[in-house]
Amino acid sequence: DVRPCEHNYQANCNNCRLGGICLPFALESKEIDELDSIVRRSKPMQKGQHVYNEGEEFRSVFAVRSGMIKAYRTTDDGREQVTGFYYPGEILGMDGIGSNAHASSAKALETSAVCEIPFTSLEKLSTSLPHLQRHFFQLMSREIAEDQQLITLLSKSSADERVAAFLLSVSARNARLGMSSTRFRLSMSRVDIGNYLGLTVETVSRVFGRMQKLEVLKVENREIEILDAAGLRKLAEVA
Amino acid sequence: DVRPCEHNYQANCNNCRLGGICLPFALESKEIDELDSIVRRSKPMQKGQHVYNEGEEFRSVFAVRSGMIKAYRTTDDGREQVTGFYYPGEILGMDGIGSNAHASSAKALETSAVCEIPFTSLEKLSTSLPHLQRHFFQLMSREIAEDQQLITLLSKSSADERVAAFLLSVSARNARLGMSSTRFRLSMSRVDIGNYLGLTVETVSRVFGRMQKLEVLKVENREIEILDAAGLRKLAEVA
DNA sequence: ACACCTTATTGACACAGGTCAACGTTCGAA
DNA sequence: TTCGAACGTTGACCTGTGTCAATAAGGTGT
Repeated sequence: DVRPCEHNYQANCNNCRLGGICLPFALESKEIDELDSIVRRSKPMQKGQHVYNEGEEFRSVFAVRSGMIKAYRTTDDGREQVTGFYYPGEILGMDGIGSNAHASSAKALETSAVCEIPFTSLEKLSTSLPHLQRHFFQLMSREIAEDQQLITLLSKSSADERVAAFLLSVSARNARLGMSSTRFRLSMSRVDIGNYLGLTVETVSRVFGRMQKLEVLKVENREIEILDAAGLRKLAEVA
Repeated sequence: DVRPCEHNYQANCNNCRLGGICLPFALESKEIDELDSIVRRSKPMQKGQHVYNEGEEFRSVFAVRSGMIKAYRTTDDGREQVTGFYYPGEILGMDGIGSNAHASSAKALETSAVCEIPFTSLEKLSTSLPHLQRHFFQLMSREIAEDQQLITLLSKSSADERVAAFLLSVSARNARLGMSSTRFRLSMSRVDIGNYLGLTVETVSRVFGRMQKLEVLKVENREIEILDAAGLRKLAEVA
């Protein structure tokens, strides 16, 4: 079982530090309690541990409480495609609803904690809480819109544009969590970044090098400092 | 107003030829009537006409009744990215729910007819019809899963693989509509195909040429005949 | 502190697909 | 039926990334 244990970070949705980010909608306190009653808080997951595996029966969606989760699918010929990185407050697993089986795998890139939200309970609760229903429609819609943005990136952009756009996305998400938007640590490897962006490790590495030479970035291992946000934004849009 | 007119193809959801494809779920006849009461059937749309435009306020999702709709977004620098082709029975516009504005534009590639489904009505109805709610969650989930498949295709596959996968997808959808899976007419241009697959027109044209030489395909303009489905499947998976 | 293994960087080279250009074909309007 | 514009094909060439290979730098467990 995965109910809260003695070292209890957040006992419930009401006092969760992520409240506004994870479920930023107009739920009344009492409604949040109802939601809370179906959410299962897992114990911390170790780096490398799986939240779910491709093909497994779909039962729940998951909210990241802390850490970072990578979602990926394996192609027929064994290659891996990273489909997303999930930050605290973000929801994953929604691609499994349609086929009752997870369409991707998800694993922790660092020590992480997730909340499990059993989907049948969520569905049931949604019929009585229109706000909740609306919120989930919106969450799924946003996932679609984001995927389409990635499609555009993969289809139309150069290596530099892709990496720049990726860094800006990371920066924005860091800011949303109340952390620095200009200095942060990437918890994913260069391989993962390249895989996500449809590039090889070598190319990612070279792009980082170039951007450092342009004094747009300072890269030290996985520590990134954005020196020139405007320049980075320009790189993301032009060539 | 867009209520059914005298040349009335399908007066309601119950007798719609697409029934099982458009809304293939366990709705009781009475439930379908309720759904039917919120659906607005538009008159036929001419080739080139827009269903909705990027940035417009989101009010409805749309089901394709006949014809073919292309969805696309325009990047900041004016380029176009085709994000999908919608066949009869498929639902489009779900990417607008999250931001209350359409995230893409949609236009008819040929004379088409669509059903407009006002979203607030749909939401409301969903709270009282759990089947309907579930069905829409599933539809959106499938859209996510399909987008992720496209992401993989764009990120990992060669030109030949992309075109082969595209043709197989078209073939499958044709079959689902009770039409031939081996002989069909593409209603999208080479430009659109290339754009969708992240390739140039020239490359698409060359790939068609190659596949014809391999006697996997017979291409005559937009008429396609798949001569060797197994071969095509092999091309979609390997290099 | 060591050894080992994974991750990252850098260089040389190759090639798939983009670009540019010319030409052919189809289709719709008048 | 003819005309023009949009669409499609083909060829020659170029370039951004991938590939392969060698090396360096971290991280982890003992």
